[in-house]
Amino acid sequence: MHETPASLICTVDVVLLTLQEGALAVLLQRREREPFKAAPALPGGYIHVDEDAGAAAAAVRVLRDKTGIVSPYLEQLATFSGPVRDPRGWSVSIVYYALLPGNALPADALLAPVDRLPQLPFDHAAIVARAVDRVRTKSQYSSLPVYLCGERFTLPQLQGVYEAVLGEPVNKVSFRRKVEELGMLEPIEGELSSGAANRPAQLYRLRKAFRQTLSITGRGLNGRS
Amino acid sequence: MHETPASLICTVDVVLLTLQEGALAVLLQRREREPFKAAPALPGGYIHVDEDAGAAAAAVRVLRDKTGIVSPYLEQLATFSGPVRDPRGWSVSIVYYALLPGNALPADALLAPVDRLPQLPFDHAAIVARAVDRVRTKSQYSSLPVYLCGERFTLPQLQGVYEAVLGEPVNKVSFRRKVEELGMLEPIEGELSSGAANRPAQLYRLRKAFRQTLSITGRGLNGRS
DNA sequence: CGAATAGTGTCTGTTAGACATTATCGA
DNA sequence: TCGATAATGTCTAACAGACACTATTCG
Repeated sequence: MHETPASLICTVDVVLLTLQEGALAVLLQRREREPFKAAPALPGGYIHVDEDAGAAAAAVRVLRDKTGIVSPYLEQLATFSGPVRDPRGWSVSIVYYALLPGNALPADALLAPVDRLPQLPFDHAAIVARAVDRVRTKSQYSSLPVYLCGERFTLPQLQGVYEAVLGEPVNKVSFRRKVEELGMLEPIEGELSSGAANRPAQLYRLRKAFRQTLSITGRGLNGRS
Repeated sequence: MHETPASLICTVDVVLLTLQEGALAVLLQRREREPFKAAPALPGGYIHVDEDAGAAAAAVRVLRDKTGIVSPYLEQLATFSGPVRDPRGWSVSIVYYALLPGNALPADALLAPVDRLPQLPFDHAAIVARAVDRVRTKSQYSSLPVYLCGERFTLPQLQGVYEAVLGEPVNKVSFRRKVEELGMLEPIEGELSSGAANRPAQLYRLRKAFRQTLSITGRGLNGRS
């Protein structure tokens, strides 16, 4: 019937999540142009058909050019679309999400805790909510949260990250059993004393084979629904 | 920097999966126009910015107009994009997947078993693979496969559907425990004798509250990876 | 030594799967 | 009665969570 490719707006947006003071936070950026110029929003931009090899590549480029960040973990979240989400008209936004340790961000980065977001333009609030939901769900049965840690970390630190993401305490013994069985971490010889008045914790790092992958556990870390 | 909305092709494709002779099969359709005219492919089409309320609505419309089918379950799978997947140029395809019982399809529907697909145009083979993977994964811990059954079905039938989707046998006792605990089915008073020379099985149907939702189990049906 | 946190051993309740038993149909 | 499949009871092994105990640091 129709053949009109029709004019619609197609963009890529990135939800970059990190931990700030023990809570998930999202990277925002003041918009450089209309609509909603100067308002804080998710970093995003048009696909460049002359240089992007795909939407994922466009997301990498947008994040790099707008914030200077290159994230080791980037995954497609979903595509949001419709006639009303953008005042310019019918629009499509292919959304990716990324995870980074808090200290990997520039000091002047604009971060907002995900449960106390400012007013966001477009449907960006809904997009952030979906990203958070995805990360929480996926963290229940995978090693996803390691991307929120730095290169080297202790098991108590990692457990804290899981607890921050899941929003509930995690059983220490079960947690360590799972980590052991996933086999994705290797101990480093140096330890972490940090001067604390207690027994120092063993430092670990991701095994090379798990740098770009996730490790999946059959039953989940905690028996949540 | 750039401001070019750039010309790209934006379409919606639908992976409709069903069971045929105890195996997952995908609905294909001969393409009505170039490129790949007359080749079997996933049903798809352009978004109509003047009538579609979103990509999901476009998927519903495409499926209805091209095949007459209205599926009770339709979910976004992912968005595929890039410069080479469509000979017409840089393209974006927002892909949805649907599930239907085999007998709900018109008799002349073109079905192909997912593990013996014909040559498909574009990246449709990869898209089907992703859809199958999603359905299998999601079936491990949810009630998704009920959408592959008709209105009324017995527990042995439903178990058979799970086994067909997962590709492995399912423990009968555990299966029935899970179904019970999910609480999404209700027995119908009539039974199914079907004239077989054995004890008839109880017929069940989905409870109203679960018509549009999935029921999620914490640990999965079988302790797969 | 005492406080504090890391790391481990062990017990217990829950859950999944195997197996056996009973139930109910047609022939 | 027999064959076949539905439905259920029960035992066991695996696993998660709770708790307690040991280890190691600083002050």
